Amino acid sequence: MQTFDSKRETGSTATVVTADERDPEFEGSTLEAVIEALRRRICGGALKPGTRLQEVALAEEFGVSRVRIRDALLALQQRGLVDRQKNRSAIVARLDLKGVFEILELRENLEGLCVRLAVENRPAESWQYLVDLFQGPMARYAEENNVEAYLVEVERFRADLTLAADNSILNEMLSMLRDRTRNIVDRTTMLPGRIQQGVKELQLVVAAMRSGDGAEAERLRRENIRSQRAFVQRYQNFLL
Amino acid sequence: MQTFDSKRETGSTATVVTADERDPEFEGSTLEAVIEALRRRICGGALKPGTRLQEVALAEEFGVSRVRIRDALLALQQRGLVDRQKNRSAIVARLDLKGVFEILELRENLEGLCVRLAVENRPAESWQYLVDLFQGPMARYAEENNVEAYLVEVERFRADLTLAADNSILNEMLSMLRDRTRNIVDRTTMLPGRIQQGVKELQLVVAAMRSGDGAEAERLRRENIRSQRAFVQRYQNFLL
DNA sequence: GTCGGCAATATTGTCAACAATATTGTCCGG
DNA sequence: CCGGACAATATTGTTGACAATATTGCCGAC
Repeated sequence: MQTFDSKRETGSTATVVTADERDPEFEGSTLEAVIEALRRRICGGALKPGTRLQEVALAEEFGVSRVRIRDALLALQQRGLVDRQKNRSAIVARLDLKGVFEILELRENLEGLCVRLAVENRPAESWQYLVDLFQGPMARYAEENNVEAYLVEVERFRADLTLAADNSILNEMLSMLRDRTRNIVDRTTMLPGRIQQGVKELQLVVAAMRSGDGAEAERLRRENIRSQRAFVQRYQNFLL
Repeated sequence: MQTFDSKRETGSTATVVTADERDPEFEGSTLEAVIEALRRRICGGALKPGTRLQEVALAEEFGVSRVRIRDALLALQQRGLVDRQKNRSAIVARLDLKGVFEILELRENLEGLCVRLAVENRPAESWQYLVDLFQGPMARYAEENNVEAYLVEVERFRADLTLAADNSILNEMLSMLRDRTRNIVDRTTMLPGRIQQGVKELQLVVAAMRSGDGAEAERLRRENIRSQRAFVQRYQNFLL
């Protein structure tokens, strides 16, 4: 059983802000820090799609000026995480089913490319730790349905791949795509049987990596994403 | 403490800007319009990489406030077209050879995906006009080395494909990637033999599209991009 | 003459007040 | 009781002035 850490539920209206609610951590923070903080909240599910993001409330909460919040919201809009209209509060972007499939279609390609590039850039032996990881701890997590630990390791797995792929723009795009579907994909992992199948598929991927077969690793990774998509399709009512 | 004399020209702000260099076209334009205008200038080569983009100068030129320029520059930074550092002027982003290859690697995948999705979404007969285009006018442009007309048509070809692919996020990403390499890729077309080879390759692509073979069209389009990359590699000293 | 420091200038970053607009609440007639 | 017009409030958009910082030009020591 897994519980996402239930942060303070700001709910719909946190208009009246007393000094207690100010988060001193971001006092006078840089723009990037604010962007990153908001990004985390949105991707982590603390701010649900449709939530109004009011500039003054956020400004007081973060202890920064309103313009900085405005800039952050603009950046997040470019990133696709929030929607903005003139003279209306920004809201956390909603993602319909078509959007999810569009992103998964892209991720199928790009995650595949990512793993192939990683294999091409590193000696095959260097992937042994992933074989061990997926046959040891990860298999155990799957048995125990330990979704949280599984997700943490998968995240590191992906981070290692993007690092090895050594393509900053691919990196950036994958980061964006993952952000926009993180909620849904993470919940997919909790579906019955998904985590076990996921581990099985990724075991094949890392095996191909270990043997230095980039093309095969790419094919298997794409298959892995397609399998994810099948789960989303099947359980769409539950996920959205 | 300064006195506010009550000038309430709400409709028309009587700014004391010399009218010489102002471009009245953008007077009071929306943020998106400013972003688009700057984007065009950068992609079109009017603003070369490394050019300083000073906020006040741009603000006066476009006849908009400085904050709007700031917002536009922030958006273009997210898009990868400009670089910004704290307390320094934004500059048009420089792209090194590695960056070009990174982008071409991505484009190889995504343009391929794009053409495959387009084929899957439309009846094969609907592509007849492309067969005609590439065997008629485009072949002529190649013979005459009419690079300009060729580029215009290729641009429309790409626009049609992205429209048919019907994946807004893919659209957005391809648009971004094309923007960042437009200068270099356009110049590639002028290299000896490139335009003829390009037409030949694209003739094969549209033939596959016309026969409804999405997978083959994808493969051929990827080959086409790889061929572009080979030209860039070969003539890198001239191009950069 | 050249280099390093120092003042002068130019440019971006920040802030608070104000304007424009949307949202909410209220009142009245049906 | 309901709906629509209208006022009150809340929220975003814009402006200009000011502060912080980088760049440039200058001067003197060596």
